[in-house]
Amino acid sequence: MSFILLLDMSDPLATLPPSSSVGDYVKAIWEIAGSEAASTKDVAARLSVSSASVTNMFGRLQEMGLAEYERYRGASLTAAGRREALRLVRRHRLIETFLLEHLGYSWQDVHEEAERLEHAVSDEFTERLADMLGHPGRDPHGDPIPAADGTLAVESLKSLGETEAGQRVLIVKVKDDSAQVLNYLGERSLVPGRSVKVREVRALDGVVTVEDEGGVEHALGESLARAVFVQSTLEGVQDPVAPA
Amino acid sequence: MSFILLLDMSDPLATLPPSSSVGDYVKAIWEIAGSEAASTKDVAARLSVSSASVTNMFGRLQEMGLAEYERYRGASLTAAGRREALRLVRRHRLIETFLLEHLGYSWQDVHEEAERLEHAVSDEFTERLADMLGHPGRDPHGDPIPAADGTLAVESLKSLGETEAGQRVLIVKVKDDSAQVLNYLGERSLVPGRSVKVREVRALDGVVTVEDEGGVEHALGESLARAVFVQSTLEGVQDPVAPA
DNA sequence: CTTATATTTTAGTCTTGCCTAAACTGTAAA
DNA sequence: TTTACAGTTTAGGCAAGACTAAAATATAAG
Ligand SMILES: [Mn+2]
Ligand SMILES: [Mn+2]
Ligand SMILES: [Mn+2]
Ligand SMILES: [Mn+2]
Repeated sequence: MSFILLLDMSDPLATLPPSSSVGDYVKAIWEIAGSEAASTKDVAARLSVSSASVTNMFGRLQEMGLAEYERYRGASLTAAGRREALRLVRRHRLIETFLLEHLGYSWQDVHEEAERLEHAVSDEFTERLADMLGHPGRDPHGDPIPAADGTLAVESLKSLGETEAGQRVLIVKVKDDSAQVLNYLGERSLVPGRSVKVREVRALDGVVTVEDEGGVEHALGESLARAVFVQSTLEGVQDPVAPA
Repeated sequence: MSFILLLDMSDPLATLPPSSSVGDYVKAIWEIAGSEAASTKDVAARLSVSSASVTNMFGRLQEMGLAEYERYRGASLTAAGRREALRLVRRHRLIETFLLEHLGYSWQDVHEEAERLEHAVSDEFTERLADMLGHPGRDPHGDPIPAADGTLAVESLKSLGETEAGQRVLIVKVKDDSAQVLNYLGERSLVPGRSVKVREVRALDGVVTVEDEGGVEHALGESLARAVFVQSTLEGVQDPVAPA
């Protein structure tokens, strides 16, 4: 007696997890446009690939059911695509937190490493890591970490540029990819979890001057002030992580 | 005034790290044959790919300077190939150690996860991890971890099958890829770091009976006995890691 | 010395993911 | 309403890495 076992390995999508390329494209669309349509150009710029490559991938994402794509009109994520994006973002931010808290990385270096690792770890690994980290709510940059079920709280924070002199505020998030910017702010401990007092918000040139917990004053140019997001100290602290 | 910057990105080896495929092939050759030549068939079996794919990769490895390849005669690693293999093995074993000690994985599950992660982590990550782990000498299965400089101590251990009744020995290493085997031994705490007393080595069928630290006896069949490597309890303990 | 068999290689394809160059489209300004 | 141009798509290629089927080779057995 003999058997022939026929497995249909011809459908690469059904079971297999998306490749790292596919994942990065989906994540890029999510980061650029959320639920809206992301343009070919923007995705190309973010991923450092040619526009032609993006057009090609938009078509494939549609095949895979991860995005809807209309020629000349960009691609927007389907529910499945959003789910996949959030899964990667959760991994990415948990990994960043681990790198900073347990391996001694500085917060400007965690992103690059996480960008690769997010595609290599399993769901098992991710949840065990979350456990080990005590289920943090935010990553080192203050970005909220999506829950395991794909939930992500919407948040409306104001930037330092939108505050007024006299207010005491808590730094919640720093939104900037540049290592120089992160390094500058990190060295001065202007990081999530710290609170500062707003001394001056100068309309003329957008410079915001703040006084840190040690009484030291820092003058931040418009772009810097727009990258630092805060909340009133009165509101509850939403699990800030303290980078180096 | 303008400049045109010409980068020769046409040489993919010079700077770029080997792909995970290339890495796995190099590692397979090392694991199968060490410094000798590994056959097409053996590598194909270990990596679950066709022989034709292996022949193709052998040629590429030679192009890359990672292996020497002679038709019909298999491939052997060059110094560069050995270096690359050891680099991956170091990562793999450190990652396994981390998974077991810090994420609560069981020792039969660590291999699969490490097999993917070894290609995604940076040297930076690897050395920081080694630091965090306290520079362990062995992984959860008792395999020695290559040093950062590519050094790996040669070792000559005997298996349980080669011991004699009456000896008290320390389990140093368990050489078996099967999850069932690892699970069986793990549940009985017959793992690296534990010591046992050899009760009987039966020539007839190769069954070895040992008494563990709690006085419980275990009869191990020939294949199991050949998978468990030990050293005399009198010799120095070489940094054993204790799996679950 | 021949032959059978296991192993290996060759030949021909396929998919993924990237590229450049050329053609096309949508839209905002003239 | 035409036009210019930024943005997009198409066309054509390429490299990595896998596969199957067919041909070639080494070697062990007769
Ligand atoms: Mn990524
Ligand atoms: Mn982040
Ligand atoms: Mn691997
Ligand atoms: Mn191991």
